[in-house]
Amino acid sequence: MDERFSRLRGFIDIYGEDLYFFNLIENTFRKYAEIYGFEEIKLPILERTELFVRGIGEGSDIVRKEMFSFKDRGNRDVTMRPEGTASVVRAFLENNLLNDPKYHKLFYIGAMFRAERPQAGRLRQFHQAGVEWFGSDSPLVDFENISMLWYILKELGISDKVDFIVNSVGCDKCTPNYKSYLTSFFDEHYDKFCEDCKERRNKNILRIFDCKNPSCQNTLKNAPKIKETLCDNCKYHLDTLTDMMSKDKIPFSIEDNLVRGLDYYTRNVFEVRYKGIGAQNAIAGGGRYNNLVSEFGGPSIPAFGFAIGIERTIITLKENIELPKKMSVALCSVSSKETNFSLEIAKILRKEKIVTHVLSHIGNLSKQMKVANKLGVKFAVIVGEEEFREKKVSLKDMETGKQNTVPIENLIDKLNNKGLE
RNA sequence: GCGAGCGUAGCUCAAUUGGUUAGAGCAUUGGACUGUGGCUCCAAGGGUUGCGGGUUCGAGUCCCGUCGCUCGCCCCA
Repeated sequence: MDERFSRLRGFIDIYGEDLYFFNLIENTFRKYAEIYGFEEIKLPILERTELFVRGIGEGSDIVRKEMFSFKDRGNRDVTMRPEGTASVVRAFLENNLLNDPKYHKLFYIGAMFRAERPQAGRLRQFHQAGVEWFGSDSPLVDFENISMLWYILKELGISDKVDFIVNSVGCDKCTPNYKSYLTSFFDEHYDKFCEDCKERRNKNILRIFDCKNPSCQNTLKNAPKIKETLCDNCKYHLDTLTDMMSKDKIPFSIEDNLVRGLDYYTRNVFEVRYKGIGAQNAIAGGGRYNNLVSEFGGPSIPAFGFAIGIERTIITLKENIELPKKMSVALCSVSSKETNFSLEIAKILRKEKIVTHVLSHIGNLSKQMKVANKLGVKFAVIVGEEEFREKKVSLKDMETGKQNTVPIENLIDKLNNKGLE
């Protein structure tokens, strides 16, 4: 192919096994979101740039260097959404959903865009499935969200392959205190920190916990813990959530260092990690954001949300789950005289929702069998002069190689019983 | 934005310190086999060695540039 037409870096085609798992994740997520009482919402991919600048935070890395932003034909500043929450909040306010309790719990599934350098588990266009729950500050809400995610991962078969990590980043009341404690601690040990951390000190001091530098990590061992400075209310939120998770036997660990990169989070935050992906190991994450709705000019309404990274979850599934083999049949005919007969049979099979490949257009029988083998079908149904005359088919199990002739009226039964003597 | 590694057939990889016409397996196509796939055997097609320049009698191999991919940092899902 002419390379001028090749796909853009970080943008991929999804098909085959990947798409199977993609759909599995999407369907499982949708099923549970609905069971838990969430309503689906489809949101625009393109929004005003200002929405994300305000929502995610001017100082965040996403806004500073990762957005696909440009001017549209009307000279408006627009951005391809890098995440879902800001848009959901916007839609919540713009459609006055506050007035209708039915739409206080929303979920979305769709593509997100970030202009980063691609690497394992990181793409420029990726997909997230997420929920947002408006109107309550109760830790029960935090728990409901996390437990829903737990059951989704359980149904997908990977709940025992991942780690749940929980923390609290505090609220308006206690975070400023903590930040000032941390800043004075930092200044006491200023020389022991790396250049990056010195920059973090001024930008967002909490991020120093994300530093991979061993010397910084070592210094931070003695740093004040956020847990020790949480206000009573925040402490109550974290304790209640973790109690509920323990009671429901959802395994988790508390990590003082867990800080989220989006500025809007308050109180409880969490992340789900899978070790097999490489450096980009967070397959889901989220938390409480009690100030974002008012930030957009709405009333002061607390909220909680999380999102699953679909591509990263696909990686996890591929490493742990076998692809199921579905029932399928190849229809082979000996000569063109039996073409109509095999089309009749195809009709019968498809009526029973059996995946049917008609191969009559492909060469001789030997060639058809070869193709049937490549397609990986469970059975070959072979029709020739004799079968046509007697209204029968030859049914061959492609795995065992066993073959019987069966009357047409018994074909479906035979296939469903999957038994050939 | 920064750092490292890698670009040879559709795929996975060979090719002696630079040395004839760049090879093999898998895959594809045809045949052995005109009513039976997988296994075997035979044959065929498939390459501007990512691209451009340089060094050299001679470059897949060395040098420079460029593009692409991968991994990591940053950050996040």
